[in-house]
Amino acid sequence: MPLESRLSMFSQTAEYALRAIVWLAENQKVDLMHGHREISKGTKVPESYLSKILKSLVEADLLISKRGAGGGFRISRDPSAISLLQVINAVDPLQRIRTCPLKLKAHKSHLCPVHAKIDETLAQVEQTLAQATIREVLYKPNFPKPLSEATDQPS
Amino acid sequence: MPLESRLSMFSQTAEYALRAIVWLAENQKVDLMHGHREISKGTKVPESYLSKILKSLVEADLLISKRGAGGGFRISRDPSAISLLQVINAVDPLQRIRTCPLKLKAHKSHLCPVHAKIDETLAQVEQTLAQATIREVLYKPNFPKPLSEATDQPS
DNA sequence: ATGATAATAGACGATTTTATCTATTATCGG
DNA sequence: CCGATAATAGATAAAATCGTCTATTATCAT
Repeated sequence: MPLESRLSMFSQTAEYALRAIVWLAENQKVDLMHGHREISKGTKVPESYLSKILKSLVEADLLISKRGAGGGFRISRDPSAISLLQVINAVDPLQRIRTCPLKLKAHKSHLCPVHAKIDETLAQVEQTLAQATIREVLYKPNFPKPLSEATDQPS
Repeated sequence: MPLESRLSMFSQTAEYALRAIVWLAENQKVDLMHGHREISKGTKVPESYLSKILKSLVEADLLISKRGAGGGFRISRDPSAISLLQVINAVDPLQRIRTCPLKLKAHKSHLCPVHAKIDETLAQVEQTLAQATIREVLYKPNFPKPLSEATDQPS
């Protein structure tokens, strides 16, 4: 029996960040900003925790924020110019294995086969996520609408 | 700036389990069992935590254990018949996304593109790790010896 | 049988990740 | 300028993961 288990290999924080970006991409309107409360409702991400995540996304230049009345958040550029990897890296960077986890000196320049294999897997993930854009994961015919109860099933 | 970061996408526990299995595969001798203390020394996994991990591996039938004097652990079958995925799943199962994380009813049968993409990535990882065997990550010419300070560099 | 050895089981503690709450700073409308 | 709004910053709390410790049970050698 496993000791315990995580939701997936990706952190909860990364999942939340993706939802927020996708929601903003789906709901963008010119010159309109969205408050964190509104985004929280649309994504089911806890309100206060979302604030911190949005801040990270602003710091990574994926979002623009503005304070005060009429302020809020909006996506900083076209969804086709943002990759899933960028979003994940903004909040919880995907860590490649660069040095031997056991700190063995002999493995400094060259990982042993165990860690090389694991890192190869990480590299695959990195590449897949770098190639996938937010644009791609928005609304698609015959898929459920992202983050929404509305369906779009083939008839 | 990220809030915090994990070592990699894989848990510390999974890394420890792999080290333990690999060490046992490298050091197996007929009818000789290895104590958790010895394995801990060879893998730099904390002694008491290792005990729990070894127990999980026994429960998954990847290791055989025997109590008492002369007892210890040994690998249950040939390293070519154990995949990295089996080891990881024994301690910290790789979770695919089967149902909508937001619990949206409309996404029950069909994940939305966001979660479909993430799950596609998880599926890739699952396949890569299922195809990689412990045998493959043992000693290889021109690689450092797993878990050891000894090198084997090309001359 | 008895003592030594070593895995098993489970309580407990520390650290990291996730989440909440309060105070502060910036921006807008009047 | 003044009050309302909303992001920013940071302290605090809750939960999960990682790690330690002690007691128990099984096995071997004498």
